Amino acid sequence: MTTPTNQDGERRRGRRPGGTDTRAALLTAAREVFSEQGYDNATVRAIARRAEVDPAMVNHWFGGKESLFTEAVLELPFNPQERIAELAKGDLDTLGERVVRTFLTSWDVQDGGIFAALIRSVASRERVASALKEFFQRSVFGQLTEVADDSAELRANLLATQMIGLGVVRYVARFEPVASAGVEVLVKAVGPTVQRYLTGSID
Amino acid sequence: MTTPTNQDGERRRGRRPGGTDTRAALLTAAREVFSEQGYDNATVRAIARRAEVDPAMVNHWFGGKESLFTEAVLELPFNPQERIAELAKGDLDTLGERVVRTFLTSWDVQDGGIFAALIRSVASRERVASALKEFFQRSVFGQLTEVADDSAELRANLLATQMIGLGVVRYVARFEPVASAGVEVLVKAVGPTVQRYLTGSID
DNA sequence: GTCTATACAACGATAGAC
DNA sequence: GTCTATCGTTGTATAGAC
Repeated sequence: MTTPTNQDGERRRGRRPGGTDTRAALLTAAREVFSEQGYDNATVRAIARRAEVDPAMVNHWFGGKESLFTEAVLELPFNPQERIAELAKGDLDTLGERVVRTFLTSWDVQDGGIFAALIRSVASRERVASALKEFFQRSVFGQLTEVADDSAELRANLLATQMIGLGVVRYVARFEPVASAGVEVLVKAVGPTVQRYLTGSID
Repeated sequence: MTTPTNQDGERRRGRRPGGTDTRAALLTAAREVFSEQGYDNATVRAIARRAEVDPAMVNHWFGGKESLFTEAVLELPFNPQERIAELAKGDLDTLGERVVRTFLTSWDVQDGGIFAALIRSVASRERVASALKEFFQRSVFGQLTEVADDSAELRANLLATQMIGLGVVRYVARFEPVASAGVEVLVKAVGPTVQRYLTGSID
């Protein structure tokens, strides 16, 4: 790596002077751009331009567009991408049960309040709603069906219907007995549905 | 006793003098009491007392508490109870598909806006939200599983997860392809899930 | 006279107190 | 278990509108 410093018009390479917080600047810029443009339309370059840093900084600090979105907008206590990656490692025959188990243990924290807040955002007409929807459709539900050759999008949508519905009933509407049921009871009950949506016959 | 009495202390029987609108008075009173007390806690007697009429008038004008709630609070373009009664008539082996078909054809009107509005009410902290939740848990989802001897409540909740999730994805989040899919495609895909939740093995 | 909106009593179910 | 209170609902007689 060469580190020549020319003072005439070109940006200086290498580490910026102390005192600037690139990471925080990216988070602020990301929240603005995502809420203005939605998830798909927002570009990493536009976010970097708004933060007045190099686009490569997004990868350096957050590992990519998806993770930046997760950290800046969702502010979840877990990383969806990491959990999905874990799921993809296991046996395909037990994927349905594992999806339900991971879903419940992920959202069961804070009495389901985080999921409830998310649903309220999507249900209302907030600016972030479309960004949220795009992110979940593409990067969460879509991720698990990318192996499926045909009707992958339909499978992803069907998965979404069951998981979102489960979350709404347990965390938002709080119907009993599902609201207080143990995780494994719901894994047994809902797992086969998810398994079929992901790998079974749907027509 | 807050019922109106004449000079002798007896209530006048028979048709009231012209100009009184018992039906409208009940509707107004019902909206107030349901939003204050929720669905279960609100009593027909309390609503009638508020409207200053006899409790039997609820049955005469609306056919019962459920129908009064439907007309006063939900203001739907269809009657949930009637649709459910239709479903109960048919073959138990095809109940899953028929539930999905009836659900979709009922809410597909007005581009799903009525369902979306309902979800927004439940998600927000409106006063009517708890009444809505109680009504749907007891009188809609619960109605279809009252034949099941054991775990009827769990089955009703599971049914709710799938149907609410389907509605949220199709009418609120509007994920594609489910948002634009034909009814029969979704009947084939989701019907088996509902059938299992209603009549199959869930543990 | 006919129709019907009304009032009142009573029934079966259910939940809570004791 | 028993008792009590209250619920939603039903049956029926009647008063007033037509």
